[in-house]
Amino acid sequence: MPAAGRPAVPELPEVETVRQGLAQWVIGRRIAEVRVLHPRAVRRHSAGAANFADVLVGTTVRDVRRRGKYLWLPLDSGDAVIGHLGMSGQLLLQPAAAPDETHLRVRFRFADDGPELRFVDQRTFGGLSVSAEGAELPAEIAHIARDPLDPEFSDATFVAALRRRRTEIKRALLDQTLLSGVGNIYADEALWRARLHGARPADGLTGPAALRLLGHVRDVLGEAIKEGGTSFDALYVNVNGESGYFDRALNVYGRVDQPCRRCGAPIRRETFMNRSSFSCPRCQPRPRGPASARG
DNA sequence: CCTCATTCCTGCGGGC
DNA sequence: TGCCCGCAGGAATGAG
Repeated sequence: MPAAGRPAVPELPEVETVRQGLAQWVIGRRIAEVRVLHPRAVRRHSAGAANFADVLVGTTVRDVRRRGKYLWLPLDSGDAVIGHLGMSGQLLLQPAAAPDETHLRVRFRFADDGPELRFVDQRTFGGLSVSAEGAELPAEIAHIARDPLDPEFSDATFVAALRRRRTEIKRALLDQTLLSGVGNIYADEALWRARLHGARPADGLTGPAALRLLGHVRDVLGEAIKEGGTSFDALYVNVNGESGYFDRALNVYGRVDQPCRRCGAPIRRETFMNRSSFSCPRCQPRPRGPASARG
């Protein structure tokens, strides 16, 4: 279960589930009207909210793609809509008659009788923008690495890059330029499986240890996507982010003071990078000595 | 280039 | 009862 019953933060598995749902419902549809209800939702679109709407009206959605936690929708105009859900974003398909959500930020109406697309985001960490000539891979997200489930992801390149990093392994796992799709929750879960404390120096990992860690990251992401796919028929389930944000089978995240499922030791919570990290004090001992002693 | 702290935002819950 | 504060956290940004 998500920690303390809070809504789940979308990580790669959730974004992939949204991508699949969107693909079913928006490909081939022509955009007839775009309303930006909160300018912050399109703050990354430097030409402004009015331009955002103008360049989209009349275009037809050709595809729905994903890189890490970013989505983009190539259009027949050659542009693409880029989206990130941030902490609390949802992309919903709703009948036009459905009442506006409290945190509705952008509405797309189509030139047909089908449901409208709504971007809803309470905390507005997420957002939408339009990329010119961005059908293949928009320049705005070209710095995002492939995720470990991408067929073109290179294990050897990742392992080499990870072991060159002069930082802690959890920080490296969260770096979307090294590999994408891992957030705080799945980083903790993968580290627990690998029996590694997140504060271990990345350049202290052996090649095989780094490869094992990558394998656990891949397993965690893959299992979550598979689980999301099980409740995946209905429009609402996928795209509405209600049931679509499947319960995660979490071993450490949010489980402070509860027994480790491997050894029974109470899970600890530590503050790291201004956020919480959860780990098992017995399975994942802290590295000895200060990081500054490395060298 | 590399690393890392800061910043954005809102709702919730605990403490007093 | 109500106010205040901490917390949740992805990723752009700029400092060093």
